[in-house]
Amino acid sequence: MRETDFVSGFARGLKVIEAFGETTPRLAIADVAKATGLDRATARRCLLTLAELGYADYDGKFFVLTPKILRLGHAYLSATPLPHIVQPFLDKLAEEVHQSASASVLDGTEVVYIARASQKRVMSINLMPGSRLPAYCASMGRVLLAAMPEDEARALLKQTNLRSFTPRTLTDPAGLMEELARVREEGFAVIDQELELGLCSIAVPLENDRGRVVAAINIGAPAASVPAAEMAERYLEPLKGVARLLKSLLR
Amino acid sequence: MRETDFVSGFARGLKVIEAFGETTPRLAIADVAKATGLDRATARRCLLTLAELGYADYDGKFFVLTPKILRLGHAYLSATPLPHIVQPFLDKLAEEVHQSASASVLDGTEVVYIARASQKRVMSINLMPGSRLPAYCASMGRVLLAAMPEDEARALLKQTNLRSFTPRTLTDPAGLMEELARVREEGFAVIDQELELGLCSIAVPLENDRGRVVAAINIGAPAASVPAAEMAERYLEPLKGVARLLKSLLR
DNA sequence: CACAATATGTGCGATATATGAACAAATGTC
DNA sequence: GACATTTGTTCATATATCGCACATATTGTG
Repeated sequence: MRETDFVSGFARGLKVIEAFGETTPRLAIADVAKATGLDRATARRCLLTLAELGYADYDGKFFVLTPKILRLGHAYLSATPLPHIVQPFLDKLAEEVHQSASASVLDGTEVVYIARASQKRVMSINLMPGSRLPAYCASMGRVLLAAMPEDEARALLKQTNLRSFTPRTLTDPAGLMEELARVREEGFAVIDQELELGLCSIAVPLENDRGRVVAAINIGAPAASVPAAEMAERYLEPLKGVARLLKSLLR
Repeated sequence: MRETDFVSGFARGLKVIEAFGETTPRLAIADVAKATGLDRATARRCLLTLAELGYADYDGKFFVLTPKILRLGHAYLSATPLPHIVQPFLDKLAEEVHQSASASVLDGTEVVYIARASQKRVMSINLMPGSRLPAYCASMGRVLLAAMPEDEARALLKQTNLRSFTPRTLTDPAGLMEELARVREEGFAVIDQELELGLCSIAVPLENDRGRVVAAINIGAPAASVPAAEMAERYLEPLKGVARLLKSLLR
């Protein structure tokens, strides 16, 4: 790609949108400049553009994103067949096993939820399509990492901030690579309270009709009612069943 | 705002993202140019920029959005307190009444789902945060339209493409305004299969601590098991209860 | 209340981008 | 397989944006 095929104003604007996050819902011009590394004047122009287009509100001091921004992410969710195809299967699965079921794909070092059927909530955080979790300590993340070439997985782990969410979180790269090998071998991953105490989950890969892994699906359950040791016994077959059914539907 | 405070390259890029939709997941350069009204050269530059940044994939012919795009919408969902505050209440509500419960806000002529707790599915379409429905024929839409000044509501209806989704869809502007008056009076809206045959829903407004309507919540149920006439009887109090609890939590 | 510190607004030269036409390549049609 | 049509790419140039430096406004503090 030639240099002139890149619209840096657009790239800068996207950076500005991403500056808004959980802990930073209201941002002043200088905040955005700091967060994005853009010049203040540039950040200001981008923010005013967002406001002008209705993607943000501006009270003269702070900018806040408006729901119009959701049109952008929704462009993906509604344009991509995967979420639509998977959702009804998740619904049925969740109802059968009386636990939440989700589907996700990888974006960099994170898994991104693309569909979800939730039963009563066990996690403290609220997951929905678009939500992100670090791949290394999520069951679907393990499955997706295991599906890629070893050196790529290793490279991704290297970029990841491997922190301990609970005392059980596996953060050692070598240990993680071993675990990935096991997941690749056995065809599923179980997470025992590595992300949040009291929460277990099990995931399997979703292959398309040509055998390529395109996503992962999982079931989450409270550790109190379903010990990690029982996860596979109870939920592996239902998950595998859904994966089998979906294989011919995905490309 | 001065003219130079507008980054048109950014605005053009956002238009390009929105060109992707349910029926158009894969777009060639010329498609995007047509959909956005941009010059082909400009559309190409925006698309290549998206690809370069990892927001889109390009196979030399077609562009497809990647899950990275979800970061943008997620910036809103995670940055805005409302979805987080409301979600646990919806979860509890949905479990209590054994029906799906949702929250939404208005964006132009559409309601945008910002949180949802789904029980077994009754609708043919799959709703999730970010999903959109025309306001005029959705229960939450009626409530939100009723909350605004009459002439603004009338203006919005004028901009809306008032089509009949089912034989029961109310599409007459005068009739709709009357209905809005009724909703304003009674404090809730019931939709009887106007959007989809077999589906009823009831919605109430969500006020913040200063009495401003900031969102709406609803419950949807299959018409077969819950006739429209019973919707209010069964679900109005639970909805009102949630609205009361949330009032002091919202600003 | 005055001063410092921080944040926002603005004009301008240098630089980057959009435009539309012209060309090349691919695709569809008969 | 030749023609018509659509699509993608390139280029020169007119135009718009960037980032800097300075001006102004707001906020916090002793």
